[in-house]
Amino acid sequence: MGRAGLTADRVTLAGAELADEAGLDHVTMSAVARRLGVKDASLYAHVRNLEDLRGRIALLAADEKTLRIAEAIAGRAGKDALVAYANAWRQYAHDHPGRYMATQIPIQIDPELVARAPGPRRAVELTYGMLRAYALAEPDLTDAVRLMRSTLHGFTSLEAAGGFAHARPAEDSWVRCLDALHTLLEHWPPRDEGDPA
Amino acid sequence: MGRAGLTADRVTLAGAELADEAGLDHVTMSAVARRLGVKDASLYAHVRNLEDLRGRIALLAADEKTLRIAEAIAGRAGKDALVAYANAWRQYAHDHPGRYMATQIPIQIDPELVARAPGPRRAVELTYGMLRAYALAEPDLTDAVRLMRSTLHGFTSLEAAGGFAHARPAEDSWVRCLDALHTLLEHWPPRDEGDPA
DNA sequence: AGATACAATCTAGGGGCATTAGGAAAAAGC
DNA sequence: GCTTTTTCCTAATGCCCCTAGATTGTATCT
Repeated sequence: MGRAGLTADRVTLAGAELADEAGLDHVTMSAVARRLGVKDASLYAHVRNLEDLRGRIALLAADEKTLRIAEAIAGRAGKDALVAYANAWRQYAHDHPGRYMATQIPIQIDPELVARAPGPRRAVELTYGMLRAYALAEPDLTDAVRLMRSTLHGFTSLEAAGGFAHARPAEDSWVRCLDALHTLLEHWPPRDEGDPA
Repeated sequence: MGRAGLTADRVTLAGAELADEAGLDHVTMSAVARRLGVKDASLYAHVRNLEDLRGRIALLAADEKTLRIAEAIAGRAGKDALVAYANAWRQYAHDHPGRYMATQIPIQIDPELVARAPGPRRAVELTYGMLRAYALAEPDLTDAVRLMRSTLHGFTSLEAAGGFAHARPAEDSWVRCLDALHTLLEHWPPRDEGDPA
């Protein structure tokens, strides 16, 4: 019997592919081992356990998504950048539904692994950078970043879960929501409390 | 041995409680049976299988969340209603993290069961009703509803997953995001394509 | 009340998955 | 070539999902 040449990365990739094809909860040690032509126990030399594997898939997805966004917004600014950013986000969720869902699980990932992965950190930096065109000062900038990420994540997440009935194409609503976000960022409300009715 | 007096609803409730206490993926047939002082096999007289149980938990959560929102916005209008709606949403997610997460799973619920549950349908109606104060015409109204739901779901979801680093309190960002949504709804961008730069 | 029908729960068992421990075999180092 | 390390395997344990068939409690009918 030859050797399979497994590594943590190859196991993670197999798990990610399985997640996209069959759904995240079909990502089991057994299924991943089968896909790699290996016995389940063999995986434990490369991955601590199932939870660890799912965490690695989540980090892989974060890295990939960040990379796509970075490429998409390179050389763009303003609304162009906003739309490119958002479309790259949504497209990644469509192309890799299982990996994307992996990023949603309440995180309990090996901190050392997280430190090594550039994805999550860079994602936030990219968002800040992209929004800098709108000239928001802290803490408004942070709030805008969070609103932005919330809306994009919420939309793609609801869309994936079938949350939008088929009355109006989700695509159309998406475009309009981006218009709305752009408008909002250009007219971010002032922080004062007592605005006279 | 006396009888346990199980019903589908009691099984669902036990599952929901377990989801909130221990996390959705600790909701297993065995665990629910243990909590009810019953053997696992006994549950199958009331619930088709584990997937069915999770679907029922999701519907229960949808109903409960909708009810809370309905109570919160009763008698309110405009920004008052918006804030009450959003806070009720977020509060439900905080109070019942497991149930809330159950509503996120890609739905594969018994259609007959869904038809019987008022929650999901009513939730959409409530949102439309609340936004009617902003005088949006279709299809903008639908897009606004979707943006609204996306943002609220995305925020609570990211918050629950620990997506917001602790730099700025999530609570503060939440309040500002609601301000922003209100502003946006009052100044919803027109549908025209060619807006001159 | 006694017999009967119905439903709820249990016992028993098959099959899958996660995980650990220890052995064999391939690759790498000396 | 021999030793060491790494990779992968076999074996075994325990939990979990789910089905089938027996059993027992409750309601109904006469």
